[in-house]
Amino acid sequence: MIGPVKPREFKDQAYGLLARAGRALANGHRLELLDLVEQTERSVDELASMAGMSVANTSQHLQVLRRAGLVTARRSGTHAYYRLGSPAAASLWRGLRAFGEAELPELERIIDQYLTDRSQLDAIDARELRSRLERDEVVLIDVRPRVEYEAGHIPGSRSIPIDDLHDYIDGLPASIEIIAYCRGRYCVYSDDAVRTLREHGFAARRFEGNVGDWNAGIGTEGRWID
Amino acid sequence: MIGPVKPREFKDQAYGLLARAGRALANGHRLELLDLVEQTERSVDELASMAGMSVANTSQHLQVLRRAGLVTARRSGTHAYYRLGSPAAASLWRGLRAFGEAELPELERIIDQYLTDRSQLDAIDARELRSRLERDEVVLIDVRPRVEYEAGHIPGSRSIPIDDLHDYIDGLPASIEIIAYCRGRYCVYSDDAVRTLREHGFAARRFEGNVGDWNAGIGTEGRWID
DNA sequence: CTAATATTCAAGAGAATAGTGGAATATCAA
DNA sequence: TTGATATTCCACTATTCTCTTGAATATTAG
Repeated sequence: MIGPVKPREFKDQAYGLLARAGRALANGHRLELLDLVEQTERSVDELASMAGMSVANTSQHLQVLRRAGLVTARRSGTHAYYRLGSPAAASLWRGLRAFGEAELPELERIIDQYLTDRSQLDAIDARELRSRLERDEVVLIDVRPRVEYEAGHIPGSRSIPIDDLHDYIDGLPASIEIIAYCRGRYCVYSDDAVRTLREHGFAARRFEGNVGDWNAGIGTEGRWID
Repeated sequence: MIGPVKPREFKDQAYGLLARAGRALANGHRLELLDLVEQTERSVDELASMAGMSVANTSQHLQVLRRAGLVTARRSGTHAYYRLGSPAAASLWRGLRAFGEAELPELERIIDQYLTDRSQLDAIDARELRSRLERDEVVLIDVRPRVEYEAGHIPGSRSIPIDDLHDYIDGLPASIEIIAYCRGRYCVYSDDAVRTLREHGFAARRFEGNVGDWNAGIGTEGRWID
């Protein structure tokens, strides 16, 4: 009925291995690092300064993530560049985030407290955005830094980094709605963009998802990003 | 540009909260408990004996899972019944499992080592099963204990608990293929069923997914959800 | 070669976690 | 009430994790 290994032993090994992956998700700093490398690959000191921690500590956490298979590293010269390891890793991270937003009311409270007036900048959901994009009823702008756009973006979007928004603002259409997106829910770039655009008389809304969410949603229909 | 809370503070809080959920996934026993309550709700001592650990320890781990929002508890008389907490929790757990199977070669090795001759009992994938079920080309049997079937099963499946297989075997059709499924990849009920059925001259195969995978995978393709 | 930069490694203090055994609590039955 | 059962709480030890500091390694520039 059963193989050469005792059932209990087998289960302990199998679940223990999965738990090693779980343990990698058990630290806030590591989750922040995951979020940062989800957008584009980054060097250790870049990540360290973005996450506000020491380089040594950052390196250690990155290696925990690497051993767990969640990120991969590439060396180039004196730099080591880390990025998300695989589609499965991206999916797992999105799953954890989705779980938090669905099941942890405290998280919602913290986000709302931080983004005080976000509710005014009403968001467009993925489905509506998709259908209106297809009919060219909206302009979608990606307000993240240029490098992140180049590492992957929502098809049909145009790169307008938040810092350069003023340079581009005259070229935007006043007649149709402008949708801004950035790194996701915890990122405020698109909030700032919408606020600025509205001050200049544009009709603007946010899309709360990011590239990964968009692809994950589109994957079930068999289409992929360019 | 930013609310009343400092960005770093906000991020530490938000990621820290998510990490609390991650920490709940950082222990093999807890993952095994998650797997057990995924099928149907169970009492503490049931879970303790199934997972081979003390009642006190089981209770403690269950409470970690409960505080993390991954399981919910219901009290009835002297018993406390635990089950998976929400669709988001189920999705997260499936995501972790999928990640492990995709990215941890060691896990694959352990599973293969345990289930020595599983490869002979070639599995049917979800897509094929779905289409052949629609055309009534197969009979799908659920070989888990009856209570788990009653708590939820794949539509169109018939409950034949592995222990009662011999009583039912004469009533099964010899002309079309029989597909057996159970709790998922780590469960051997369906292996045993297929082996027994083949010994009796039936054409039989396993389906490696479980109810949750099936429900989550509706509309998508492949073995597991994405 | 040496100097400078980027990253990793190693060791140690302090905090958190896991598991055990026993006590405490709650419900039910007699 | 008393006793039986199921679960949770508590205290304790062993283990693991986190973060800091400082040294070690590797690559590039001069």
